[in-house]
Amino acid sequence: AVEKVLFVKVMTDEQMEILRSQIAVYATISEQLIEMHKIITAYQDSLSGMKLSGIYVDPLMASGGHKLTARQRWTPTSVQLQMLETIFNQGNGAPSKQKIKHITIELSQHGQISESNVYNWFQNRRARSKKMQKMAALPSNSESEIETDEDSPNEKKLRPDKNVPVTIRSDPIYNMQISAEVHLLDQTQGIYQLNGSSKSCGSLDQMSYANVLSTPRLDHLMDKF
Amino acid sequence: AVEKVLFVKVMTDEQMEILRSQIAVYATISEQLIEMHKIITAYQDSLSGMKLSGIYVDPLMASGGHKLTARQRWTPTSVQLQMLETIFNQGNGAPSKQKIKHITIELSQHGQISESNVYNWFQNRRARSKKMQKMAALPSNSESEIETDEDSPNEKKLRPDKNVPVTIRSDPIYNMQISAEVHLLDQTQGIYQLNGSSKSCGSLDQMSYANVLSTPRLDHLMDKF
DNA sequence: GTTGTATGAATGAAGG
DNA sequence: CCTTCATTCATACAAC
Repeated sequence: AVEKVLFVKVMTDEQMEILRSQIAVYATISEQLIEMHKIITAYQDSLSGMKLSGIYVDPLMASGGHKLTARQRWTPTSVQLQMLETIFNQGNGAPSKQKIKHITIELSQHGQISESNVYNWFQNRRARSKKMQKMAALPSNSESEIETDEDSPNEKKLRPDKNVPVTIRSDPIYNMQISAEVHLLDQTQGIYQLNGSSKSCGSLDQMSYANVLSTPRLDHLMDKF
Repeated sequence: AVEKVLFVKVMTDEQMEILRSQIAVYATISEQLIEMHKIITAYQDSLSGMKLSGIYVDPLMASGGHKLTARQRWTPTSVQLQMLETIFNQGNGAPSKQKIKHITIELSQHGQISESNVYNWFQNRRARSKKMQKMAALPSNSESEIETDEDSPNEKKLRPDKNVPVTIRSDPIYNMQISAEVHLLDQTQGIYQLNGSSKSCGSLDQMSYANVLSTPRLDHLMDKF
């Protein structure tokens, strides 16, 4: 056993603890991702009328989540939405006609879309942005007679009035620049630098969600690296 | 140096390599989760008029806590509903902004409410009214107006995704219950830094991100290490 | 706790 | 731009 020591790396308990924590976080996040993916795809599958019954359909429909039941309204795919948001956040106001055309072409790589869709989207997005800003400015708070979920005496659980105490999420910032970049840990660095150093490996587009998520057990993904 | 060995854990190079790979996988997946979350929230999260009072949201959400509520939905109290119906039946169509403001103030005497709630209510009420009328007009005609998405030559028709070759769809299934509980990750502070180096992300990033993660049991995942 | 349904809210599109 | 409407999405709640 003594010889073996020569060929191994060592960690202090503290380092080990840090590592464990980090891994736990990753595990949690990853599980959550998988959950989300399941929920979303299940939902979208149902919308497209797919029977879930034992159909091992191409699991690669992940990236372009969307449905469209053959009715009218256009619905941006997640990729499209992301791109639109990115462009919007680039600051340039109303895109020119030329710009719109270009955007449309770009986005059509990721799903059905037309110029008017793009046009409308920007139009609506601008309006939304403005409204949000206004809302953020003045906290149009009406009544403030909420009772903390502190158990008030004699409070019956069956409220005749549907007056329920509520909490809202504080999500002031609506959206932000979205980066499609995926960072990977540099395989050559030590685990001690786990926390800070990551290296961009460029786009991992090929690795769609489906590819990543189709495995409940993350171990199965190991061979990708 | 010899003594030190007693206080550290050891790993073989192979184990180390496996660990590194696993972590790389987690990192990648986690990045994608964040990506996904951003897209989703950007998509659905918007100007919800839910500026309900009691923004009492503990950013830290003490230990046992979780339950940072997800989307909240206003529910009119019976009194409010009655008043709204009364106003609606008064005939005057879409209330002006001024009118809405006034109504809101009035109704806030009987419970939580915001202007957008009122606005939406009238909007939906009008739609419902119209639909009801239409329904009353032609009694339940066992209409064979089956909307089998017979492909109209009209290219306004939208397709799911050009990249998805064949997706056979039958009749769309309506309504699919999705419950995505929102919890807080409780131990991530200081450890989670995935976004730390991402230059293109807004400041609130991590916060909203944390809101979406839940902390399931990681034990079984931890066991691998 | 599952499923169904009513309805509040989000948003693409149209009209002005 | 702004407002309105149609459609879709999601949630509260009831019925089982």
